[in-house]
Amino acid sequence: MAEGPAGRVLAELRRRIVMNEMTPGRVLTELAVAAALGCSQAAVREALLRLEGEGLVLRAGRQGTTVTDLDADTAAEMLDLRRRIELRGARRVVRRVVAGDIAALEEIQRAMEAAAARGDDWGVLEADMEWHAALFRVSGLHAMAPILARCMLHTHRFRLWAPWHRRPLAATAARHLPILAALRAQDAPGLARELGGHLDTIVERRVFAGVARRAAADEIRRNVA
Amino acid sequence: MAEGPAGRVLAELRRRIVMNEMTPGRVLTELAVAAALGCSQAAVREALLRLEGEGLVLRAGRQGTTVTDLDADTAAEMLDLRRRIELRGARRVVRRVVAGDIAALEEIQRAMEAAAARGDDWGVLEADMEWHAALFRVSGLHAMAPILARCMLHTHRFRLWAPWHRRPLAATAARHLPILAALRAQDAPGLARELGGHLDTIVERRVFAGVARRAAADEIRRNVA
DNA sequence: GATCCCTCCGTTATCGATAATAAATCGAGG
DNA sequence: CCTCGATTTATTATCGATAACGGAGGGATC
Repeated sequence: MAEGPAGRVLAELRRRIVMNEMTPGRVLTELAVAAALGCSQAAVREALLRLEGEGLVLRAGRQGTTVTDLDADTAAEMLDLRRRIELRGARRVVRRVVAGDIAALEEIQRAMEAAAARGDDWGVLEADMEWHAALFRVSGLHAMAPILARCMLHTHRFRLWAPWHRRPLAATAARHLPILAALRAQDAPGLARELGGHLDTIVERRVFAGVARRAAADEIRRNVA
Repeated sequence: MAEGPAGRVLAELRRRIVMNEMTPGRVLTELAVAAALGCSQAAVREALLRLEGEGLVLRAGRQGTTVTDLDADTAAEMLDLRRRIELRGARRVVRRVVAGDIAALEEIQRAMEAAAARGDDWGVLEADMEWHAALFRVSGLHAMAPILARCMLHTHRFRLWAPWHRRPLAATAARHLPILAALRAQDAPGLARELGGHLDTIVERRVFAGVARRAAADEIRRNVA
């Protein structure tokens, strides 16, 4: 690690936003963040530029930088997109996978379990995203990886935003094992089945419905008032 | 316009990369670009950071920034992704479109035709992407717009990379008209049909096959040598 | 009383200089 | 002649200062 100021700021802000410690609409001024995290404006600037590229903040020129909004419709689309990207990637993965790839996945898997063991939610999440990224990398579709990363960030952010949807950490880590098994066997239909099932458990459909219902209720309340 | 140095540099580099004036693997050093375009390193830095967010360059820390590679497989995936995003967006668009949206699209359409009339390839391309972005914006899925933008950039870049695939400019502009007509009529199936057909004409399937064949031939030649 | 303009203030945007780092080069030793 | 290590060099990363910009608020005018 030891990524230098810019990397630290990026990681820290990303964590806070995805973990919903910073709520949508929150305004971030470059100098304030620089003071808070002990670095120069330039480092914060770079971090914010990258966060904008990930869709977590919106930079409005000289009117400041705000944390982006969340809504169930977009989250549902993001998850669908993610499904599609990963499942299509998986078809290529089984044809290209080599032993080293599987070893790398097992390594990340161990890191994920370690994070789960010490109750480090964010650590689990980071490892999970890295795991999926590593799996997808095998497909060779490098230019699509950042899109997948973006979808993952947003689906997780939404998942954590719906607080009644939290799941035990260890269970999350265990869900990768059948996928790895199918990969080792180069079993394409099995991989697709396991991966698809896994993705379905990230955010269940009823959660989208629940959030949509809530949003509608809020809307009505606002119109009455 | 008058976007300041950073915006100018961004637009210029983006144009050169998408138009394939800068080929994959080309190395861009911040100070060299700054000198060439007459601005400071910081402005170039910001532009390169954004270009990385668009997937057009790859920043490798202190080893320089290189223009990303192109391959037919990824381009095909990108186009498929684009299709999917736009078609799903279109279903929402018909339910939400208002007169102002159509007026905005017509405005962009005019700009596109003007660019075509003066033989400004890049102008046509920019207007085309803006048109599709404006159409998609009506869907309200704001967080997905940058992903769509990215897919558009890459599909066009690939299209221009396959030189035998150039099409007359005016024809490109005209292809939006039936889509607009369906939109005005709030005809969902018609919109999907026209939009889908339009997207199919961007890069035809045989082009992907042609590029793949070429790449394979190159590979063989390289192995022989 | 409302409207317009103008100044002030907070914020980003830009710059030039410096520090840090990795690749390339050159030289010495085996 | 090859290999390893020190040195040079090219490049990014970071910083602090300043310029440019947009909005908010106060004051004058109709």
